[in-house]
Amino acid sequence: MTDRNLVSIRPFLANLAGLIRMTEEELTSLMHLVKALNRHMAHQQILEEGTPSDRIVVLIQGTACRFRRLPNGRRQITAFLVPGDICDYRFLSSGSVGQNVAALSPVAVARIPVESFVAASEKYPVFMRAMLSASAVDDAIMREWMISLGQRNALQRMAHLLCELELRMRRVGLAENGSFPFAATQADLGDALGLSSVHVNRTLQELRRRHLVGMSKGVVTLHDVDSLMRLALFEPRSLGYERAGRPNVAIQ
Amino acid sequence: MTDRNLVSIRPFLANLAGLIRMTEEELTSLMHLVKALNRHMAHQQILEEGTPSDRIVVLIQGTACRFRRLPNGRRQITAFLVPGDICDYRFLSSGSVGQNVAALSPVAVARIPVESFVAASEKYPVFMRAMLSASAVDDAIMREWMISLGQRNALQRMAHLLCELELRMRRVGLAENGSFPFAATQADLGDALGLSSVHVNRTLQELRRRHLVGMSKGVVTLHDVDSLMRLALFEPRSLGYERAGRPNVAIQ
DNA sequence: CGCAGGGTTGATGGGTATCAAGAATGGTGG
DNA sequence: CCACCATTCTTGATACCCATCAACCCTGCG
Repeated sequence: MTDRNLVSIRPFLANLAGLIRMTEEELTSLMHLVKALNRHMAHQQILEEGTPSDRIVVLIQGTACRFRRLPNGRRQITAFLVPGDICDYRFLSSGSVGQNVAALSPVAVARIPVESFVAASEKYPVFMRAMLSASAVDDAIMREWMISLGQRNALQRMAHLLCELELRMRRVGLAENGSFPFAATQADLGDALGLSSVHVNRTLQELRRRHLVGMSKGVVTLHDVDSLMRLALFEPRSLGYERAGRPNVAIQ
Repeated sequence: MTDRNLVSIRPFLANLAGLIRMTEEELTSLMHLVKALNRHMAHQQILEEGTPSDRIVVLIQGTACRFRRLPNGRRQITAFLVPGDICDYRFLSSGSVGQNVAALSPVAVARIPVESFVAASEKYPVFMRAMLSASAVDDAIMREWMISLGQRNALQRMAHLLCELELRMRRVGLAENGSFPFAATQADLGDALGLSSVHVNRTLQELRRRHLVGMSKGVVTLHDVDSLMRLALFEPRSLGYERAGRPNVAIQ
């Protein structure tokens, strides 16, 4: 299952192979686990919390988010998903979906049966190790969001998010010169950063005024990554990518 | 290794067994994996991010927290740990510690060699499944903190935290009638909830004024859990305990 | 007794939310 | 191709939640 309708699962392979080195054979085998490619329109929900599921769902193309709604109607976006990301890791411990996932742009998602992934991991233990590493990175990013929400002001939060996204997009080969596609509205950004959409607007204006960031038509451009990182108190190591690459003694 | 110095690892067993049903034999075997009990004084750091490690560290007694420091000196507490909690799950994917953990009161921690845990999981797959479920619960709690930081005001955050702690303590048999030991200062609570210690103080006063909560000498008492839950927008299911109990098709 | 850490209180200001309205933008059907 | 509509973005005014600063109090403890 490769490149059907001109969609490539390469970001997914790049994501996992970026965490744990894999041989050509392993990469090929991993590729063949992908059983279907689905498309969703923007605003469509891809996964629903609590639903039974026997698949691993991977975002391949477009932008998506995880979110949760409160009884009072407010929404918190708990993660942005970029191509290569696993939508939900609950399959590691349960047969049901752990959180809501929605498309923010038209997206393509790949599906891998959990059963066949587990089976393949018997032959290639590197698969499960890579998956657990990816899950650990996911955790680290989540923790960094908590820190943003708790300790950074609006400008720093926005700057940090953009630095994070640029790094993640670059890892899967989708960012060039600090420029990458990203399809969240200012309201979405607000729900992610714990800000009102009005204040998101003013924050972005300030970043533009300082010649740090440009945003138009779903493409983000970081003009001065260094200054942005300093402003954001961004520490690339905190996303946990490099540590994840180390040999893993835990699960063989 | 049981009850040395009158310390029981029961909370740990209760925690895992509460996620996945285990037989007596399995529980006994799990108990015997614990190789050492250490004590730490309040304010002492138990784990340091990035350090190599080949152990699973479990809090057995007392209160601890995970935290991260920003370059500007601010600190975000990313989790409170109660007896039975695994301090850090990074061992699942890496040979190093994923985050800082510090004692908030005098604590006792148990140590399990990763190697022996993995070996035992070969014989009792339920161990690894329980560990992954525990990790998933940990994630769910983290997500709920993000939602608090992003969408709830000070009063709701505090109320939500207390509901969460009561539930977790009750699960391991350490809460009675809404009352449980908990040893964070108001400054600690502030660093967890993204509030200043001054505002934590005023928030607690308000909760006392409404006859919802009492706090003294390291013991928290929830006088009216229902009202508190309503105020907090607390949804017990969101912590992911019940779902984690389902039979797991993923890792056998 | 004196000290340090933690809790409490008041005053002031700032960072963001909220409300309201208008301006762009983009997609859709005639 | 244009008119229209919904969505998104933008701007201004106002209010409030909470941070910060600065004392002071209380308690436990060496």
